Amino acid sequence: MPKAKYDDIYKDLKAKIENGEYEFQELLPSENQLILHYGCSRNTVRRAIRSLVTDGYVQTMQGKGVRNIFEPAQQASFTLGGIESFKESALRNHQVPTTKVICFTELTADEKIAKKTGFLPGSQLYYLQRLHYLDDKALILNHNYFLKSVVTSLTPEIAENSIYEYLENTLHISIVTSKRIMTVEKMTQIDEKYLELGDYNCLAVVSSQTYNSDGVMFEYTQSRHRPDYFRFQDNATRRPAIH
Amino acid sequence: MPKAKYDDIYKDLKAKIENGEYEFQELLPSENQLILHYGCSRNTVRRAIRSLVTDGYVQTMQGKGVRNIFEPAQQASFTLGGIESFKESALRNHQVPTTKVICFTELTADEKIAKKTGFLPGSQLYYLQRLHYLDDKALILNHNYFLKSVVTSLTPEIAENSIYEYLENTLHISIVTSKRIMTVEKMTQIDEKYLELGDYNCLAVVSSQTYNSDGVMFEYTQSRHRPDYFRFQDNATRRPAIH
DNA sequence: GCCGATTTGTCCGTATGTATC
DNA sequence: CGATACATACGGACAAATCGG
Repeated sequence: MPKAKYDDIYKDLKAKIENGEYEFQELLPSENQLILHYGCSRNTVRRAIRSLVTDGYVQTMQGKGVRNIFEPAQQASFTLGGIESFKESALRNHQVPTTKVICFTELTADEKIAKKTGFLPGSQLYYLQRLHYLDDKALILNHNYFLKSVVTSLTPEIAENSIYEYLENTLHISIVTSKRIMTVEKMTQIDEKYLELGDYNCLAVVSSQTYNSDGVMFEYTQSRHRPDYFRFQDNATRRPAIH
Repeated sequence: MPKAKYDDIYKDLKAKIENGEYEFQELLPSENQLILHYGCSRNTVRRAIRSLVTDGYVQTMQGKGVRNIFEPAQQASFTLGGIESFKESALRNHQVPTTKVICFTELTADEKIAKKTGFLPGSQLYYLQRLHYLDDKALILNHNYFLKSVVTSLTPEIAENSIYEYLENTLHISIVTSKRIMTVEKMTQIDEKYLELGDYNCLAVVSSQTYNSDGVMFEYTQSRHRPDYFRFQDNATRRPAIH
């Protein structure tokens, strides 16, 4: 869909950085040079660079230039900067993902569920428990709640594959925003049963609420991760000031 | 410091949202209205809105408008979207922060430390262990490594207050980029000694590398958090596509 | 279904400010 | 000091999505 020019430039620069065309700590070509190279306006170049900054690939310095701070080693595992499905993450890391559906039901949100998930009481929901494997190791236990009025006719078969593919390609739901909260929680009996936790008595929990383009929250998911395989990466830039 | 116009507009809109001047799910004034209201160009308004989007405050929808998706309850605790010091986080949540310095030494990075921190072997470093309290509860155990060639003349007194204040106000080091990795690790004897972990046998660990405006990594910090008080929030927007 | 008004998204060109060297 | 670099700000143009008549 997006044949945006700034996105092409972003992807091109990103690939060049990943392929090592710029040394670590080396300056990228200046904005003016990039303008000539890509034949576009300054705004468009700057927009591409901005995306690289939020990816943690480069650092801009007024008066100096744009420095490459990408280190291949650090990018190896799950990078949760954007919204990415389990399958997408796995494929990016060249691992074989499989999914097993443990539980597939429909339910109506009561007070307790409503408070936990953020759905209104009385909402008609799908509730799924899914186990995600990477190279045959059970790593993640997912509790998914989907709003039936948006995510129509979900089936266990779809759930075994990628639900996100179904949402985007079949239902044409565009996922816009997602709020995520990471915590550490004690293990439950269900966790213990399905995940090999070894000596750990707790796990990494990522709770997320996902909104579609109508501003409707249609998904609440709690992902419970085996701690020894969990890694959440994030690049921050300091905002003007808080004071 | 930034007396940028877009930042003023950003702060003004942010405050209005936090104060409830717009209902949850309500549309903000259109870009044209905001242009008239603030007396600026469209780009400037759009830039302010962009910041609100990355904060997870609003959601933009082409052809419709900009929707407020801010919910007060969710913003209560640590929001680790930007680079924020412990003191800043605490004050924002109206809590009383105190810091105790457990260990303050200087050392030279050997192979092991170099690999762990990302500093070059042979680097002269300050190494600190600090315990952070919130309302008299010990919540975070920090292991800080600072590059002596950048962070000159650090003292235990400074370390008891805010090191970031010292860096920015006294040394005039501008902090630009920070890479963070969140994991869950088993507790160590030191953790057990200083943090009340109760039944938990592991904790939330945030490792971060911080760069100054010269592109020099001058800080490596490992923050070990008591799990029951740890919460890491993050707002994601789906990028064009990966396919 | 079409059309026009509104709203956000993309892109361009230019000017000025500020930091670095 | 001048040249170069990124940062901010303005203005205008057209595209794409939405909504109402």
